[in-house]
Amino acid sequence: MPVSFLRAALASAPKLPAAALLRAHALLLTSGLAADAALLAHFARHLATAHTRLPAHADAFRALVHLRPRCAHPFNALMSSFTLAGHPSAAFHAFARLASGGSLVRPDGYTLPAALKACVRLGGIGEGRQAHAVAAKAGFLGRLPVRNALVTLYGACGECGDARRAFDEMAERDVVSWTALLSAFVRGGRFAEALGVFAEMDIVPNEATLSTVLVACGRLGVVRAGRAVHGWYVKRERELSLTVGNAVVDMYVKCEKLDLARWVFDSFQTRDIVSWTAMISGLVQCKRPHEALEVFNAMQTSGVKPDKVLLSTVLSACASLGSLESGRWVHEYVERKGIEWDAHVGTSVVDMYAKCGCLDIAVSIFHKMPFKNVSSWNAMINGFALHGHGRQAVECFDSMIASGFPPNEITFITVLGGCCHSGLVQEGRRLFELMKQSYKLSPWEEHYGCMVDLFGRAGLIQEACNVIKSMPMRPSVFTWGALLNACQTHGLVDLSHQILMHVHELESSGSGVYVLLSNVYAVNDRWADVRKLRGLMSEKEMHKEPGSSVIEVNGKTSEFLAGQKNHLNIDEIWDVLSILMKQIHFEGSYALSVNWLVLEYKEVDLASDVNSSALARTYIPGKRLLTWRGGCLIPAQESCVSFH
DNA sequence: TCCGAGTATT
Repeated sequence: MPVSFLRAALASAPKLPAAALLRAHALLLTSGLAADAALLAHFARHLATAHTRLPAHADAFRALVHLRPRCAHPFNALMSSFTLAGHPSAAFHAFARLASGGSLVRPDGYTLPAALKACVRLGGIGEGRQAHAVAAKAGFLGRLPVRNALVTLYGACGECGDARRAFDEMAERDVVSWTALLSAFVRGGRFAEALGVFAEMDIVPNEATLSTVLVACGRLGVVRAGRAVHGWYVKRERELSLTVGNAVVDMYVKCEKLDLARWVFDSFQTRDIVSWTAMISGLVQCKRPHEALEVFNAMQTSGVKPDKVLLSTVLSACASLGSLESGRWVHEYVERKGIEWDAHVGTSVVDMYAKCGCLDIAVSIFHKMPFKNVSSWNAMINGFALHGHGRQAVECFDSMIASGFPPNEITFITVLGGCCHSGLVQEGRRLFELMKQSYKLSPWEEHYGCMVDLFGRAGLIQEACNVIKSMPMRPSVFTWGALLNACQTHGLVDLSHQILMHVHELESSGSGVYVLLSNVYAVNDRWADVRKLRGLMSEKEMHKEPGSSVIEVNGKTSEFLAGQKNHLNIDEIWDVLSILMKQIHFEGSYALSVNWLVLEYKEVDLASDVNSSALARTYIPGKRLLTWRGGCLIPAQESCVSFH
């Protein structure tokens, strides 16, 4: 291999085969070229990316030591390349060897930022503190990039206090320092303090700073502040850069100002995958999944290719629509394009199938998922709960614990919801105690609401009241509503009056509790009181939001308001609904309403299909077979059931 | 191209 060729290959080839790397090593040893630090740095980059196994990483370090570099430059390149290639532990290992004299050269000003970045990727605060100590001892704390990397390190490890301290100790600060501190507070969820940092800034923010502060505005829901940032930037730059523009769209989305988000989104000259994801997820979050799918279709026309993040978002749109057809299409797309099945994508697929009524498919995909996280388990438990399989929800929870996944607050909301819908009072009680005692989780309002609902449905009114009394926070209308629901079931007029006294104190309580109370009166034949209450509601200008259901017929979804009867397939829909209601009655289930329904017609040979599940299939004259699934898609505190 | 900060997901 001629020397000139070696130089060119190391500098420009994206990846060298192992044999070429060996020959390059030999040539570097014998030719005297090893004195060229920049060339060795290129060689180090190839060494770092050539192997994915850890022992080989140590070999890479040794190979470089063997060439006796005269400065730290090649080692710095090795470390950065390791981190970039996803091997931060190899990078830290190389740093540790270098810092303890494993080579003839000492770390230089570039070494510490590379080491600290590796620690950030590792998420290792211990390693980070070691690197900090080395930086202090070796006298690198005077360098701005080292100080900035320290602020980033502590922020990334969730140590906001240390990040602030590292920032305060700086003799000089630039825009990177400020952005790193801002980002530390944002990552730590301390959004108000992040805005405080932004207000404190005494230099001009740049795109990175603005993108970060916009996240804080969005998470706080302070649209005035977000708008001010947006306005300031537009005034200054005339036009939004794509990155800041995307952050602006997301800020408006998080503030639930979808019109503004849409307006900014529509004004973009070009849109990347982040723009589309921000817009589509905004529509999903604001309960407009129909439009979310429309925007997704527009994206496909525009030629931007969906990635796994976007597909997860689209799957959640399909899930909240109950649109099995679209969900299945996205699932097939993921398979067809070989999209990586990370925990996010897998969870979204499982959640979609569960919410579209295909619990069996959800279960089988869940078992096949290569990567699971807490959310994956939560989605599966929620699937069982949603379908009224409380016992299986609890079993799934137990397997989760057995698999070594610590449950979080959401886990307990879903599993307690499962207990609620299946009347598993003892289990619910046990899990609620487990959550507090073993997992040291403080129950949210939702958990107390679940317990009130659980006891209330079972007729344990006193226990339900005790839960409310024990709550450290003020019960919301939902919790009172759960108790009112129990009053309705058990005809407790006096208690419902007392409840209403509490609810009156709550501002903007909505119409739900009034409707519940009027139902309590109705059950007790107190029609005068029903009228009085309705009068009170109209006096307060309250309107009951009409209940709506989603029905999918051969892939096309339609939304129905309560009582609406104009649909092409209305007769078949009513047939299926009446079967469902009979089934609900038969099973003595807690559920009282059907919120979604999927109908599929298939041309079949009736003779060969007579043995299929009779309940889930209805024969329609004209040799068409109607298959259906139905259930409720309402929050866990409400009743839920589903059938196949 | 040996160093430090930023936007979208369940």
